[in-house]
Amino acid sequence: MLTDAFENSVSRFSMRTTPSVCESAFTHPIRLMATPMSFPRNTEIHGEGEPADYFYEIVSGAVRSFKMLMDGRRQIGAFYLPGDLIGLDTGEEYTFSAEAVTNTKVLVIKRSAVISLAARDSEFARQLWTVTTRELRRARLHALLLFKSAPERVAGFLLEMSDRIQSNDEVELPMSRQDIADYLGLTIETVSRMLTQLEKASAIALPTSKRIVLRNREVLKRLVA
Amino acid sequence: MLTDAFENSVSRFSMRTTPSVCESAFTHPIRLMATPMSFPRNTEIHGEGEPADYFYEIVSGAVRSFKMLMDGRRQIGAFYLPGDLIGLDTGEEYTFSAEAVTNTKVLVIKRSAVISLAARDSEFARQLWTVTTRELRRARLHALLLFKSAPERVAGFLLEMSDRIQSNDEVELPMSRQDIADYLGLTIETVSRMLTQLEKASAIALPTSKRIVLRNREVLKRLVA
DNA sequence: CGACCATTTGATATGGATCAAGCGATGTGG
DNA sequence: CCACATCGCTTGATCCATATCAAATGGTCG
Repeated sequence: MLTDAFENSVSRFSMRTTPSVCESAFTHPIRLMATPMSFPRNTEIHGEGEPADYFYEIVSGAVRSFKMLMDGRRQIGAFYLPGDLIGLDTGEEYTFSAEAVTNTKVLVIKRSAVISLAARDSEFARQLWTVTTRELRRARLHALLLFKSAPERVAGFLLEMSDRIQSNDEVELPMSRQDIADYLGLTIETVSRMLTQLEKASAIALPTSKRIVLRNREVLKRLVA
Repeated sequence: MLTDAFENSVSRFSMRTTPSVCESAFTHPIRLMATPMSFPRNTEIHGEGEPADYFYEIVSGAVRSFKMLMDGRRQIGAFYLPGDLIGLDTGEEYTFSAEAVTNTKVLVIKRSAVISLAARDSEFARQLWTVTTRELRRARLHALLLFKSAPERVAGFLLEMSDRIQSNDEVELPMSRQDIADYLGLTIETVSRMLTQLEKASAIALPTSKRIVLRNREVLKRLVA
């Protein structure tokens, strides 16, 4: 059940994003087979190693998928935003855990239903393949970021998020510094330092810690090389 | 044209790998639409930014896909071995360049032919999606490696290669130390040091610089956590 | 045998981690 | 409405893993 606060925060967030970003992954009637569901901030959507019976399409909010290592390190493999589909990188079992970063609404869709629809409907199959290759390109981009220096990683992250959240040069990040750090393979201290460094170089402004204004995309792009 | 030396090296390599690894990505008659082609060591298969008109299925040899940064750094995004399909992470244009690591034979397949076959043949479409999700899982695994320390990356790399080349605990690496370094985001010196360190810990043996014997997989697995 | 290139080994430098405060929002109880 | 506790973020000081620079070794091909 949703609290009022949740509803408010979700609708506020949704209104900030442009319609195009919120579009479904599919135009096909897969939504008829989908169950809407809500996950409060920081709750688990699925665990690593569980049978991968469902896809989740993000309607609003944000999700992190991650692995915990024995020594306590956490590696975030991806963030999912409205329109994205969770569970594509999956065989029999989920290879990552997934948690809501903010209060999040999803459509839960049976994997088996998707697969059997794809078998019957070639246009749907094509769409499924297209979103999978897009996910693959994103994963490759993420890997490339991890080759780079700390300032480059942070600049690349900001550009990625501003592309995906799409709101003219002002981005409201849904995730904490710790989330960013675990996605970029850095510490929160380093992420913070790089942000202030970018601010001093007037590449960005930080009206609040989660709201980021991209003042000079060229500087950021030059950094990511 | 193939030199004798090339033929020899290819067949030697092929005999070392088990049949299962050399199987085609597809069981379907896509091969009928494919053109066999050979690329000598270190030649370009396709360049970044070129129109992505073809898939390439590796028959024998090995391929690296990579990006060059302005400052001369090279980032290897993936290695492709027999049975793998190149070009899945691609929209209109190739997002990476691809070069033969060793003399390599491929099947060249028109993208348009694959896409139209997938539209007509749902079993083929399913196979195409399956190889794409496998590629996605590999890309995620690669990203995870890049979070880790140098010894962990090298250990993880050796385990990945021994999985993919499959030959009981003795692996003939097709790629140079520089290739490994550019895949792991390390320098050749560090890769070399980590290998000698693993050798001293009797986790591996190095009969020659490219041939690696996995003496103790447990030590390696413990490292990658 | 000798030249060349890849790899290993050694010495030093540095970017980011770690350790340690300080600061600023947000919320809570008095 | 304000003191104050809490939590997330920023800033500062030091340390360490890996890069960088430099040289030695080894393997391959003429």
